[in-house]
Amino acid sequence: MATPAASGSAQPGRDRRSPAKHAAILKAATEVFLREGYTRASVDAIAEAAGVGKQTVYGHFGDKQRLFLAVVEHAHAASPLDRADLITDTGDPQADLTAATKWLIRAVTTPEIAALHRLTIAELTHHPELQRSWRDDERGQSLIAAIAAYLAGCDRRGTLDVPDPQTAARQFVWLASVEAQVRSLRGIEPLSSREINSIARDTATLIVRAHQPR
Amino acid sequence: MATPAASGSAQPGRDRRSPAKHAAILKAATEVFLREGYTRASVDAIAEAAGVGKQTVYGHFGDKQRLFLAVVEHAHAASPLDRADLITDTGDPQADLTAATKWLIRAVTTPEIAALHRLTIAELTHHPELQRSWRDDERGQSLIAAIAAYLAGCDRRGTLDVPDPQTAARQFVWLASVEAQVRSLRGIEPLSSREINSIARDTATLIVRAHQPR
DNA sequence: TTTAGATTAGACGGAACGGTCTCGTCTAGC
DNA sequence: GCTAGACGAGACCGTTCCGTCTAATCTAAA
Repeated sequence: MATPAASGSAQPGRDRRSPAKHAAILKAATEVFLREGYTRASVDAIAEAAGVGKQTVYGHFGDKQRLFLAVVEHAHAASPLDRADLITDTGDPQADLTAATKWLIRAVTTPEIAALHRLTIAELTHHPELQRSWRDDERGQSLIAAIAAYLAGCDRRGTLDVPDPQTAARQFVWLASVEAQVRSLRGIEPLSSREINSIARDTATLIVRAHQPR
Repeated sequence: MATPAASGSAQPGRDRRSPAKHAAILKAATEVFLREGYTRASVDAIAEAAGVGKQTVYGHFGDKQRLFLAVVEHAHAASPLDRADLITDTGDPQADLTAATKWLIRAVTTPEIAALHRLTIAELTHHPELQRSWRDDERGQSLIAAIAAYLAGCDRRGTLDVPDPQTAARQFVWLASVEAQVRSLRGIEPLSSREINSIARDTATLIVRAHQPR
C-alpha cells in the first residue's frame, strides 16, 4: 500500500500516477482523519486539503476505507522518537530508570501519537483489520526488550536483583507510561513537568526498591 | 438529566411524560451508541430499538447530542462491581493484593465498561463536555483511597513499610489494571485466566517486595 | 365527559456524503 | 505531432440522516 497501486490491474502499461500526489493525499488524509475521525472526515475535504481532485483520490486509493487503512498503516510506521535514546547505562539504576520514564512519557504524549491511538481505538470495532496493526506492533516489544536487557545487566553486575528481567521490564514500561497515556487519551491537560518528574522518580524508586539485592 | 426534563420550560403543567419511555430510550440509546458509535448511530434506529416514536425521543432528550451526553452520564454512573469487595485484610499482603488485582482486572474488562471507555475516547474531541464525566470520576479515586487505607494499615502493623500509601496505591492500581485495560480497549482477545493469575501474582509481588520492612 | 398533553407512524425539507461520470487540460512516451 | 492516461473542477445520483411537522390515537387529570 506504500506504492501507488490501488485496486486490481496495475501490470499492463506504465503507471504514470504521481508519487507526489500520492504522498500529498496521504498526508492530507492523515490530518483530516486524525482531526475529524473516520465518519466525519469527508473525501471531498481530504481532496481539497491535498490540493487534488476527488477522482485522483479514488484513483490512488480506491475508496474511503482503503485510504483510511493506508493512513493508519503509514502513520503507525512513522515513529517520532529514537529508541536508542530510551535508556543508557550510567551505573545508577535510579537515575537511568528515571530518565527512561521521562522518555516514555514524551513518546506517549506526542499529540500525533495520541490522536492516532484515539482514532484506532475508536474505529477498531468497525475496521477489524486495525487489530493487526496493533498486534504486530514491535515498538512496544522492542522497548520492553531494551529495558529487560538493561535490567539483566544490572542483575549480572549485582547492582540489582532481577530474577525475571522480562516481567520487571514490562511492569516498568507500563507503570512509567500509563498515567501520561491515559491523560493524553482523555484529552485532559497534559502532565506538568513537576508531575512528570514525580512520576519518573516514583516509578524508578518502586522498581529499584523491589529489586534491591539482599 | 436523570429525570424527564429535556429543554427549557417544564415548570407549568404536570409533566406527563412516561418515565418508562424515558428509561427505555436511554437503554436503547446506550446499546446503539456503544455498538455503533456516535455518528453512525441514527436516532431512527434508537427510537425503533426503544419501541418508541422518533418524536418521543426528541420530546424527552431534545436532540441527538443531549441524548448522547445523557447516555454517557447514565452509563458512567452505573458501576457493575461492588467496591466493598475490592480488598479485604487477611494479614497476608501478597494474597490480599493478588485478590485485589483480580478484582480490578474483572472490573476493567467488563464489556460494557470497555465499550463505554472506547466511545468516550472516540468522541472526546467532538464533545468536550465528556471530559467532565471523566475528571469527576470518583470511582478511580475511591479505589485508590481504599488501597491506600489498606497499605497504611499494613504500615502501622509493620507488615509492610509504606511511607507514602497514596503513591503506592496509585502505582498498584494502575499496574494491576493497565494490561487488561489496554487489551480490552484494543479489542484483542481477553486475558486468559492463566495470564490474569500471573499478572496478579507479579503485581502483588512487586508491590510487596518494594515495601519490605527492613 | 372533556381536554390537554403525550405518543405514534410517517412524510418532509434540507443538508451532507460516497462514489461515478463528464469534460476539458496537461504531460510523458511513441 | 499523436495518443494514452493522469489530473482538476464540478455536476450528478442514490442514500442516509437530523430535526420538524402533521394527523390521528391514547391517557390521565379535571
